[in-house]
Amino acid sequence: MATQTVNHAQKLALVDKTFFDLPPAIADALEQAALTTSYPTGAVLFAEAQASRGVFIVRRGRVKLSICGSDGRTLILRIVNAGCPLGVAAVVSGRQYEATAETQEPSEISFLRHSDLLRLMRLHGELALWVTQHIAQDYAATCREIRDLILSDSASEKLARLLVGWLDQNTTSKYPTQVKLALTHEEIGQMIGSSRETVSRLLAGFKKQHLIQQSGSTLVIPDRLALESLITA
Amino acid sequence: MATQTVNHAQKLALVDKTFFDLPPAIADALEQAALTTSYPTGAVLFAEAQASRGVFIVRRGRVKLSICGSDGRTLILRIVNAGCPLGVAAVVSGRQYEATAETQEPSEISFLRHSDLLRLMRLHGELALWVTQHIAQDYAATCREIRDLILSDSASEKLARLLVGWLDQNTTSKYPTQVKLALTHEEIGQMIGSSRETVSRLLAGFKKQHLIQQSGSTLVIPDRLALESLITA
DNA sequence: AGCGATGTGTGATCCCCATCACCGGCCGGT
DNA sequence: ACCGGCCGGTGATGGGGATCACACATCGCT
Repeated sequence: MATQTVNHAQKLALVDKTFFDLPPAIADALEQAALTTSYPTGAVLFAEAQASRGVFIVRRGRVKLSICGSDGRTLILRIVNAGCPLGVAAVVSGRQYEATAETQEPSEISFLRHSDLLRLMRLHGELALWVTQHIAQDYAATCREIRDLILSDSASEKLARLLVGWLDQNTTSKYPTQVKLALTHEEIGQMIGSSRETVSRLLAGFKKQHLIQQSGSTLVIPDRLALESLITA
Repeated sequence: MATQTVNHAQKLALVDKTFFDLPPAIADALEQAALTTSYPTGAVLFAEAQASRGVFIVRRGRVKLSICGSDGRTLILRIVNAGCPLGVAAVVSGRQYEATAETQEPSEISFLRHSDLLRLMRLHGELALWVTQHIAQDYAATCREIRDLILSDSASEKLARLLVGWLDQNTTSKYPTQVKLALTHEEIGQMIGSSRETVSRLLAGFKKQHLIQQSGSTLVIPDRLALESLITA
């Protein structure tokens, strides 16, 4: 799956962006121990229930985190961007990975072996704290995920929630009412726990009510409040 | 809510049971900083979305961990027994509690303030590791919870899964095919994400199929395999 | 005993959404 | 251009479970 190793100059350029909240000395130590490689779309970094080999850190690209039931149905937990470490909880507790990580687009990913992470954590208390806080963050995100899936058996509510969630990630953009739709209806369905067909139907309904407009792969949400009124309905 | 402080002798008797996997020196330090109190049934230790004040450690009794949606529906994440720390993730990441903790029976609970935990973690690397692993454990448990809720929209499958899960906790007991039913149907419904009525109906159905028998508050599960065959159906 | 609160059993109804089926569009390959 | 895969729309159908509406049991309380 790994196709190409990036050179050292590229590595250094990425340092501050990824480990910006860590002291430089520790960031350097991580760089030394990590192996950064490029992956094509659809590469599986690790799979649910595999024994943990180490942590993966997204340097560039987007990675899909999902869990799947025995019947083959899939739930996408979230899609992470650059800067996010994956598999940390599994490594520090010596368990198996709890989810499957798969690249959504060509990505550069650093890998840090089990033993190297633990060694560095023992060496640098700051790193141990950083790891702990990241796990706590993942825990919180997972709890919120549960809330969103449970508190509404209505699919339209969950879809509306997902859309406004996307808007919230967009505060940096020049067009705060637009979202790039990088997911298929099938994948959207896997994010809100419903079928592809209902996603199609719901989006069609939203368009009919002028809650959203679609041109190509960009969604325009003219009236955010109207969408939000569907939530907690 | 706190009604009574236990005396020092009781404290010492509890030490090894709760912190058995920690070095004695650290366990002692935790004892020094912690405040142990008794709570009646139904006391709320902390509520979802509250700012975190510190961690709670169950010394005796059982505590219900739940999250609730804006419409008032409730999902019980799990019921924890003695020895389990609660609210750790919220404290180390300085966030709000992600769930609500409520005593299910009269319980003794130790409380350790935010600042004291962080201070002790900085002092003892072992403690920091202990905390991290507990959070990772909670994360894994939450992921499994999601799996169980998602992979089956069928309520009977989820109920069957819950029952065999209870059997698994019972390996210590003299009667490995029996479970003490300490929850109401309503609460069971909140554990598997369905209504009280369907739980009643499902249990009635199970009885009719001789998958379970009930005498008073004890459930007998004569044929565990038959129940398991409902899962992944 | 009497009474409220709480937990449980069960019927009737209804609606949301999964599922099946099919079609049309778009794109990439040879 | 032809085809084969993926993606997206949309109708028809059916079922599982939520919800409403009762009746009954149990228990603690004064």
